[in-house]
Amino acid sequence: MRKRIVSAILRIPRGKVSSYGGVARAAGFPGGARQVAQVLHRAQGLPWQRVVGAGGAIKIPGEGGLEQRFLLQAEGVTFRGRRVDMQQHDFFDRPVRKRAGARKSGSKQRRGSQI
DNA sequence: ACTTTGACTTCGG
DNA sequence: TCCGAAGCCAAAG
Repeated sequence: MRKRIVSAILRIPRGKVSSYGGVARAAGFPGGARQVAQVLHRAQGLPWQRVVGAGGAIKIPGEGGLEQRFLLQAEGVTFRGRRVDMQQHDFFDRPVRKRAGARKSGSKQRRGSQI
């Protein structure tokens, strides 16, 4: 499992991110977000900064969180306030960029600058 | 084999 | 938007 999760994390390209749950699903463990967190906490040599909480929230307490924000920005990831702008950087869930009229159903996302 | 431990997620107030 | 409760599951001890 650890192996699946690790490889899923390694698949995230530079400048992209994913949520713990997203990585879990990509690894084949829906609902295994906490395991992802544990793996990240222990394993080493991983792009740990590319994994954030649901909605792009930084879940790392203390300075680690600051460092993560810094590293991600260095990779070109943009932030919307305290969260990562998932609309553009979520690798597994919403790689879908703004496509005029690409609405599946009446879900009206927000699009104005919210920063 | 049982309990604890997490860098989680989702929902309702 | 923020906070607390409940649900979640494998690895460590």
